[in-house]
Amino acid sequence: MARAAARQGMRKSEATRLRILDAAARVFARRGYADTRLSDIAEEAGTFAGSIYYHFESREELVEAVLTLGVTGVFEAVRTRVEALPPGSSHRTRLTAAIETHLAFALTQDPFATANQRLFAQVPADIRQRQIHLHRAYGEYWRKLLEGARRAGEIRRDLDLSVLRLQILGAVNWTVEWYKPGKRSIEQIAAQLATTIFDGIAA
Amino acid sequence: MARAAARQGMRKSEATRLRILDAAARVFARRGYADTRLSDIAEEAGTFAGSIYYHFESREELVEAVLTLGVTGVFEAVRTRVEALPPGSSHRTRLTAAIETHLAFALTQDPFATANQRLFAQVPADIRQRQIHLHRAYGEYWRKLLEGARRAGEIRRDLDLSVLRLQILGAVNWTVEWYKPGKRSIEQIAAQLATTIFDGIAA
DNA sequence: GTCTATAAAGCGATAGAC
DNA sequence: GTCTATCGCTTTATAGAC
Repeated sequence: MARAAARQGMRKSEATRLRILDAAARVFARRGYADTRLSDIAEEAGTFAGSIYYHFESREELVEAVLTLGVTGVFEAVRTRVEALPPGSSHRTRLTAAIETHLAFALTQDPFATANQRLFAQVPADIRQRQIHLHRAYGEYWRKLLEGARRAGEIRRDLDLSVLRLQILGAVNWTVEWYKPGKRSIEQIAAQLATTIFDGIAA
Repeated sequence: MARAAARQGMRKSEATRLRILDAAARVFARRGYADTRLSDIAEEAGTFAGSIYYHFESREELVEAVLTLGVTGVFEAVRTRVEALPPGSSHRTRLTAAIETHLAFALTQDPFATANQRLFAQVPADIRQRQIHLHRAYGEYWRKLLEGARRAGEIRRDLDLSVLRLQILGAVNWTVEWYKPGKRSIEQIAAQLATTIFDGIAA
């Protein structure tokens, strides 16, 4: 189910706005930024390009709304999952849970997350600029996860944590460019990512 | 020096064509696909948008030429470097060299490589389709590197090599989105990537 | 071969009917 | 609130002068 789709008992206009947002997230996730027209989004939403302007000021506003919901959704999901772990869980368990949740969200559960992942590197610099604080906040969360693990002695002391964080998120984010449902489960992919990140690939 | 810039003793038209190609690679690498106009490229090349059409049929042809030079250039550089290693070098050495070379090329040495990395996920599906065989060939090369390492007993037998390959290339490719010259050297980043991939991050 | 002018097309955005 | 018609800008692409 799409994240914006809780439409019970709301004004008609609000419901339509969310329908357009959902449609935009799906189309952007599928075709990327440059190859998506307002008419594509309208068609996916069962309306017309001109009608979108009753709900959104511009194409940019629509894109930015999708990006914002994407990054905040993943952030919330990851934090919720990590905080729900039994107290005293190892940092390895915490990091593995974060990787799994981020991956599941980005790959199958949320078109906003997928769209955000694909689009963030594609949109013009001014749009990216207005989104950067949200990405930084999420990055900060990961930095704390990694710092916690290091303080607890669960990861090596000789690593640059910024590079490590970008390395992990790079590998995780790149999956949206190649993952096709069916062949491998998300859990399998997440498990291999987690084990190779912690234990390496050397025999 | 840009890869297409060997202009000694060639026809004027050929030289201009290469000047436009270099300019296109730099602008695409900097601004991405959606945010780059032919007029931007023309300006970078010291000419005019209309003049580009004497050398290229269309914007698409220009983009595709940049993408092709990008991926083939990295492929050649990596293969050359790996093959230049002393015979009997360990597979770890070979993989580390491949990571280093790919990274150096993508981050600083070649705007075509940078552009290819950034643009491949951004261009419309039909363009990507026409490039996919080149990417597959490069992916095949990595697959063989990893298979060789596994056969030699240098990496674990329980890993899905496709996921591993995409994980490594994902982490490496993502660097073009965050790397800024100055703070850390390419060698430092490559070294940390290689050591964490092989040995993991666990203390 | 390169420049200037302009045509042609696509698409975001607006206006007004309903 | 939504639809249809259309405007106007942007950008690719072409034509023709030099």
